[in-house]
Amino acid sequence: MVIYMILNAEKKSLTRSDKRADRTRKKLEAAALEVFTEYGLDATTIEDITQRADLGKGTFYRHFKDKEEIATFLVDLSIDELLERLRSTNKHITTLYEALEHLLDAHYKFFLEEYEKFILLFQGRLLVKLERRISEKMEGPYDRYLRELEKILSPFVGEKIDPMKIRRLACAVAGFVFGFFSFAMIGMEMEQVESSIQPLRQNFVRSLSSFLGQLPENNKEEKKSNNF
Amino acid sequence: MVIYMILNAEKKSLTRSDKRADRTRKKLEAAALEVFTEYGLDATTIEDITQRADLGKGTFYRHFKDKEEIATFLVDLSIDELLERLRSTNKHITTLYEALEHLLDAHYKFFLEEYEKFILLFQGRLLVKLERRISEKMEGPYDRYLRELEKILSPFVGEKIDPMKIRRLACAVAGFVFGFFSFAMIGMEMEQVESSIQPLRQNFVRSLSSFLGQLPENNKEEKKSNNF
DNA sequence: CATATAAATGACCATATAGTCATATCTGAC
DNA sequence: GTCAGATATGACTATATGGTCATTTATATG
Repeated sequence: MVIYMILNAEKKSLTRSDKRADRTRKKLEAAALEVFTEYGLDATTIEDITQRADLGKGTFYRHFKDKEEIATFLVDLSIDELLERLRSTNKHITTLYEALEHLLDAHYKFFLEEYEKFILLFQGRLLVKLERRISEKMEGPYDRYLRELEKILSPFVGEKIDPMKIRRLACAVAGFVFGFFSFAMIGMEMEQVESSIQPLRQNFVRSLSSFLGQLPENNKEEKKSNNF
Repeated sequence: MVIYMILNAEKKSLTRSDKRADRTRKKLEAAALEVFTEYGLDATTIEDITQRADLGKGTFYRHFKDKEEIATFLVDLSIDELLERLRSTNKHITTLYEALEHLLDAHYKFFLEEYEKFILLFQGRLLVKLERRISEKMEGPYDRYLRELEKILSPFVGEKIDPMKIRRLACAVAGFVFGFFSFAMIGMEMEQVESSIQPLRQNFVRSLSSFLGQLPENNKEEKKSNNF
């Protein structure tokens, strides 16, 4: 215990109060993510959050201005995490085919490992275009997301870059990925979704390659396997 | 006026009261569709609806039990309309390529001509898998939708039909189509979306063909045009 | 240990919304 | 024209939720 405190002593010299506040805030974030996923962003009340976090209602307002603030924060956080997955890879990517494969994998793992964040992003995405009384602040994260996709794809599209074209492609990829998972959630059980991804993988990438007008350079591992 | 009444006389002998009630109900439906699209399903209140319809609040409850009932009704109606578009075509469809082309066109026109219904479906869709306090009744329509897609696609997938595979494909197609439009709405202006569809069309269909493991039988109109 | 500061609390108030119902308006039959 | 039945209305009640704040509990300091 003492050791722990010493080790953390130089860690920005957080007082015990600060750490308590941090813990509380984290509890609120975790609880909010849970209930947002369960009830939906709109249907969730502040008390849903504080009850789930096992905290008093007033506590919420010490940490967030209102529901929108915490929702925006979580959407932003989730996008950050997804972008981090999109950016980082150990493999060196040289072809469009590899790039798409990586994109698919990253999204898929995000969907599996951060299911709640996926659902949250899905919800937030919708809200963006509704002329709501609240929330224009949510547009930013999705723009960042689309721009990251553009950045990853553009090196492989060659030719002079028409921003409009790249944007279309990014929308297509994002739509494809998010759309598939979201409909799969309706039409299948979770295990079925999981067992579908592997066989879908090649077709998925091939179809996106085709979408980009480039067929994968005859990779041996599949001829006409068509094993979706 | 008299003529009108005579013409309509045999039309189920609707009394003027009946017609008044029908008109009122239609007004409510139209108003609800509008405000659902603007504010979102959850954020919309009953008074939003009646005000938009220029009717008293109590009137709403003479026609619908609650918000969920009218929402469910509208979702169902919208799915019906989309399915009708998917089913009906003057062209005789013999290849997968044609089938996909038709599917894309039908969805695209629905998106353009019934924008509000598209948004509504998109919202309702989202609600489905949330463990919500309300609404499991909304799941049905989307299941019908997926099943219709399966029905349209299955003749072209050949082989012994594994229902699971067909279901995957339906999810992929639905996800692709809905997903693209939804992200396009974020990333582009409406006119840009419109002007994107035409050039995207071929790539769209080709990519879906590829997704299904079948390439389009070398149609002449495009070699390597790649004009997305 | 005593005192001061920060964090957490939940009772409390104000407001918004769902849903009701007595009343008013419109319609149909005679 | 009049009466009965159907439809529409909006003031009203009950409830739920957002947001506040005086009080309590935990932490820091000397």
